[in-house]
Amino acid sequence: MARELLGKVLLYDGPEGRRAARLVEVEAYQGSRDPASHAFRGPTPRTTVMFGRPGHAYVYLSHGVWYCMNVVAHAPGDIGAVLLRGAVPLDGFAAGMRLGGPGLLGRAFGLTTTDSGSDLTRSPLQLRDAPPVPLAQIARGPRIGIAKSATSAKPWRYWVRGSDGVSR
DNA sequence: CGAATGATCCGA
DNA sequence: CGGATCATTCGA
Repeated sequence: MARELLGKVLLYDGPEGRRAARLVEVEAYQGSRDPASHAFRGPTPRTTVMFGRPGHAYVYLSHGVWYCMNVVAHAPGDIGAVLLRGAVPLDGFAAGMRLGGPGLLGRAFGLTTTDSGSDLTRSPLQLRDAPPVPLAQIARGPRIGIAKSATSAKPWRYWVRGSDGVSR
C-alpha cells in the first residue's frame, strides 16, 4: 500500500507558483492495529481524517516545529496513513534544497495543519501518478524515530535505493 | 547526546 | 486543568 507511493509526484500551488517533488521515502502506519499510529487510540479532532477517505492529506505538527504530511491510505473500512519521509525536488524549489526527512519535506512545501484533510486530487495540494519505481530499486526496513510500539521492528519503511532525498 | 518548542491528549 | 508525550532536526 505504501510502496506504490514511491515515484509519485507531490504538487503544491502556492503564492510563489507551483512546487513539485518526487517521493523517494515513505513509511506505513496501520491505524488501530499499530500502537505507533496516531490513529491507534481512536479518532480525535486531529486524527479524524485518517478514519475517512483514502487520498486525503493528514498533516500534524511534530515537536512543536515540524509539519509532517501523510497520505491517508487503507483498505475499505480500515484505518491508516503513509508518512512522506523524503522526496527529490523537481520544480519550484531553491537550488540545493533538501527534502530528506518528514519535517524538512513539510517545511519545503510550506505545509501547515490547515492543509490537513486536503483532497489530493485537487489544487492546491495534489498527488500525481508517475511511472512506478522498478522493484529492484526499492529497499525496505524498520521505521525510524518511533518511541513505542512492538511493531517498530516491522519493515514498513520503503525508499528508493541510493536516492538523494532519503532521510538519514 | 541533548535542547528547542508547542499542539495534543489523557488522567484526575 | 496540568504535565507527559512526540512519526524531528541540528549542533556540540
